[in-house]
Amino acid sequence: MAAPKKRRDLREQAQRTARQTAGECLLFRVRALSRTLTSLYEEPLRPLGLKPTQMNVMTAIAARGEARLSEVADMIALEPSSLSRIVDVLRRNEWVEMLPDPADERARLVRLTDAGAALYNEAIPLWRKAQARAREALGPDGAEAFKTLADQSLSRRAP
Amino acid sequence: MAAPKKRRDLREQAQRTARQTAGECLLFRVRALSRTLTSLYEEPLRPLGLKPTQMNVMTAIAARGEARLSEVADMIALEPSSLSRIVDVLRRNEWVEMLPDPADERARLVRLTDAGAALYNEAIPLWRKAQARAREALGPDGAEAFKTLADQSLSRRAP
DNA sequence: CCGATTATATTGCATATGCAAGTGGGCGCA
DNA sequence: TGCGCCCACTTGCATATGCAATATAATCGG
Repeated sequence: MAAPKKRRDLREQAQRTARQTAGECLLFRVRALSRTLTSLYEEPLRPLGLKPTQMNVMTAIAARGEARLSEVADMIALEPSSLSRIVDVLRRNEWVEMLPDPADERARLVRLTDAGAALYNEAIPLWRKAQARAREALGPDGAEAFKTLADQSLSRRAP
Repeated sequence: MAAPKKRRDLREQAQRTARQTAGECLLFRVRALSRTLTSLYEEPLRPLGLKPTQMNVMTAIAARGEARLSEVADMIALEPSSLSRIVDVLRRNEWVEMLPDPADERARLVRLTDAGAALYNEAIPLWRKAQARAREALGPDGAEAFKTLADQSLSRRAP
């Protein structure tokens, strides 16, 4: 084949496979959904200055009362390095505080401050609004189906 | 109630609602799933120096052959500002190029370069591996269910 | 008890993402 | 025609995210 023809084939093949890929890719779908749902949750929380990601981290911390960073990272399937930065922001806002772990000097325990707990309680009703909108966006059946499959997939991960 | 008691109540309530929220939040689930699936796709693509997000953008561009940035942004539910930076990276790598849109001087058309098309074709078999692993991670039924609900939710978005 | 290995967290670097603001080109209507 | 408004992008700023490398502490074998 001559070079000009090869070049055209390359592009034509890319176009064909791209159309197929676009119609199937699971990653594209989960990322796109993540973006659209994120904005649903961001909006009601904005007045509090609290981002959904931060709220997710606070949820994990609050659920335990007090926890190691590594525990929190495991709970929410987040790399420790990412968690580290998010907790930085939460600390700057004085919504969480860190204590030494008496059992291990490498580790640090995090917990909500009083201000953090108060903020969290304020955030809950706003979260409920967002959650309701997300349920609508997925359709009631879709939301339940999604929750089930996500929980299965996330719990199967790790060992 | 005395102040000390109020403080304890605050934290107790936060803990109770946090446990409930952790068990229900759809956003947490979609973001966690997005993170775990992203790493599944990142690994096989790494040797090419291509990130999954970039591949998603190239897929949208390649599927059209040539498209306005705003069209691409709509196709993949991405803010124009975000797309702008991703396309910057693709241009630095000379995987895509921009042309003026003869119909509108504000707009710009993007398309794959020859190198970009070649890379894209190389990426496809690696993407298939990743897609297969993602399907496994979600379970075969889960993967289909997810695809269906994501497509519905994403198409219902916009008007 | 020491040295090698492992575990916990942080930091440097690069990309991903969105909002707000800015730039400049179309477009309708008086 | 020209002014005001809308549209397509880009940029500044801040957060989100992960990998690789680092510092420090625990732990396990010998």
